[in-house]
Amino acid sequence: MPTFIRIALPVPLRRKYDYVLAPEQPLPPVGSRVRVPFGSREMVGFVTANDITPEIEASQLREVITVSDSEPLWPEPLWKLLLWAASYYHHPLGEVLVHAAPIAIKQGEPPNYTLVRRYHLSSEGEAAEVASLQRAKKQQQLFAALKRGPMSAAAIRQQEFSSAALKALQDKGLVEAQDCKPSFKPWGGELCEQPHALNKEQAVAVGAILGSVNDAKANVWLLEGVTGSGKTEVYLQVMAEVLAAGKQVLVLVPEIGLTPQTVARFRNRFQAPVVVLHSGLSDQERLQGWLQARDGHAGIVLGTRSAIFTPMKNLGLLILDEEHDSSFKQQEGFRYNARDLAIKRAHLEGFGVILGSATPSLESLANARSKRYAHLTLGKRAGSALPVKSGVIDLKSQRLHNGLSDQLLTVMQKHLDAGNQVLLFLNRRGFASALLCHECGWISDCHRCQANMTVHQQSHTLQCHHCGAQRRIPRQCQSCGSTQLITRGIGTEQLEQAIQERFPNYPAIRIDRDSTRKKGQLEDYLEAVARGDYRILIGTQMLAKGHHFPDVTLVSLLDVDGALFSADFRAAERIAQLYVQVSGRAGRASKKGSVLLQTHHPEHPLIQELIQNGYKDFAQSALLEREQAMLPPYAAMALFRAEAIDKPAAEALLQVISDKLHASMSSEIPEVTVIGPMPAPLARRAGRFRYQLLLHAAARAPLHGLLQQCLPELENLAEARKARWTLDIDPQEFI
DNA sequence: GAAGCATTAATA
DNA sequence: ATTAATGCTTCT
Repeated sequence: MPTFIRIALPVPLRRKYDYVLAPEQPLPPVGSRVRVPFGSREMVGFVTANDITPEIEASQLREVITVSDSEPLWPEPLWKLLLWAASYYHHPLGEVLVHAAPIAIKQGEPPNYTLVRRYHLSSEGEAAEVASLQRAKKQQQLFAALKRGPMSAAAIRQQEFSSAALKALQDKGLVEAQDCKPSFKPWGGELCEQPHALNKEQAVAVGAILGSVNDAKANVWLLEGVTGSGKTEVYLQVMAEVLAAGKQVLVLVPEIGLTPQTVARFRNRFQAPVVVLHSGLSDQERLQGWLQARDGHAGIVLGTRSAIFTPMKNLGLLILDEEHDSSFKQQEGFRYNARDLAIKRAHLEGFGVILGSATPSLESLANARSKRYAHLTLGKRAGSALPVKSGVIDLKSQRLHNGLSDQLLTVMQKHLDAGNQVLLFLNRRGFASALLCHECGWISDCHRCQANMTVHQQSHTLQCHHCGAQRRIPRQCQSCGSTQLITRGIGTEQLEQAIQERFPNYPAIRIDRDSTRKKGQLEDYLEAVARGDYRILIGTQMLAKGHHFPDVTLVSLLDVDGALFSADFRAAERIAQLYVQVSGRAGRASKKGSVLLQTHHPEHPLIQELIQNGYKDFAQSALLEREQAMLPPYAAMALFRAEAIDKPAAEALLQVISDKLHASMSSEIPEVTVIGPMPAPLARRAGRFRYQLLLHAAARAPLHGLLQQCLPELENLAEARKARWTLDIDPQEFI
């Protein structure tokens, strides 16, 4: 009787495929890989079941080409997490699995360590005396060292033996090379440096976490610590205990750009080996790190979003830093949220989680409030750092000089004259947000998107920030031929120019995606800023994260009005987080920092709450608002998006989906509200029309039940031929 | 009538 | 996603 297996393939199909094993092939366990024929090509698939009765007639099944693994690729609980993620995000399992595995694994390569070359004495060498090499001092030293035990090529290089000496010994037949599996040292919780002294708040936090961190339970701590309050020291001291118990630590950060300092702090503190998983690694390097994590050779694993899928032999603690950061949510393809998966994984594997942030997400705060998470607060800046002073500048009926009010200019002058640095924050790159005709009102719009093209004076182009289209800045209006073209909306390029004219004695630098395109440029600029080469910093979102500028004493957000009245209900939360994060860039020790916010709406409740009472109070009222409006975290959402070249096709597809959803609901009391289809906020992008359909429910269960029920039917809709749909569970952004 | 491009169907 | 099969247009 032949054996049949069921596999998930890395294709956007939710269907599984059955294959037959040849008699001599070993039975591949669930979670291992097989190479199979698929259509006219070969693919690597993942075994999801190996004792099945095929869905179709056995004679129609094709044969497995090779069984790639004898073991599952993922430990049992992580495999469960992957299955759960595929079902929760309603994403094809095959695609979830390839996303979770290193590239070398998706190509079917065996999960092996790369061999290291080791040198040892030959039998002849064992017999020889050290003294016999009296005439070759270098060779003698190396020979003596090898007599004490075999050495790797790296160790030989590290001890400054020459390759010539090694070669000579090999030629004499005294030393032989052998390629073998790398050996890893066992590690524990030994420290390389003394832990720093904790202030009272830190000590309370560390104490609270240590009380149960090694309980092998899914305890979650929300560590709310203002910038500079010493969150990292709390992490380090908790990590020390976990490592000492022989367990591993996984650390997730939003962006790998922020990791070098973090890695350095880990390496300085702990003897346990640190593995960093980031996009700059080669496929092989990534696989090596993955293996070391899986087999327990790495004590600490540090990575971004996708590192949540790293198998760990004995995971004891997961730290997710800057937990509010939106980059933990993948925004395309498999749209998972690493923060939410971290919590789920903790429940499956039994380990503690620390969510850290100066500005926790409303989701996490709600969980803290309902006691699902323990809430710990670090409210004081460590050391002698002073709190920043906040202020609002009312722009109403004020004269603006390239986006800067008189009031701001005066304050800037004061700070600059006092020898300090000033940071101006404007989240709009380019020279101006649009070009328009003074005579007929024509606007520089993108041909492929429903958006203006941005004026980039430096490159003499108009650019579309949505599809990347570029063209030269026209001299004349494309509609009426007038030469009276004017710009609208100030971007960082223009701001830099204006600032330089206004403060000719204080060098200014612009830091945005355009000015830091080249590799290493950002680092160079940051160094120059730290040296004091520049006095005025002009930047976009890029500057809000991570980097610290001790000599900056004034930070100003030049234009936040857009976010105050955004259609996206999360805009207020994001601007509040940005404001606090940006404020955190300023001042330290003896220098008191100020933050000034320019707005036309100083009376806006969000601004009032934030400026006068801080993030905590803002979050409290924002949560209340969300609760009253029945928005997340007090409701569940899912979003269907559709795109098509043909506008009606996109809308029609979502209309059909909407109808199918309605048909599946009990008509009496519909538990799920279906809103739309409606045009997406950016109704056309890169030549495609975009629509969306929002699903809203008071709880997750009915929403997921409905989707579960309807998705198979939506797989092969006739309407989906001309338009393409995607589903986003717990959407973060509505664009 | 063949070549070239777009659309559709199928993948076990 | 990828590819093979099919349909449709265009050009020689």
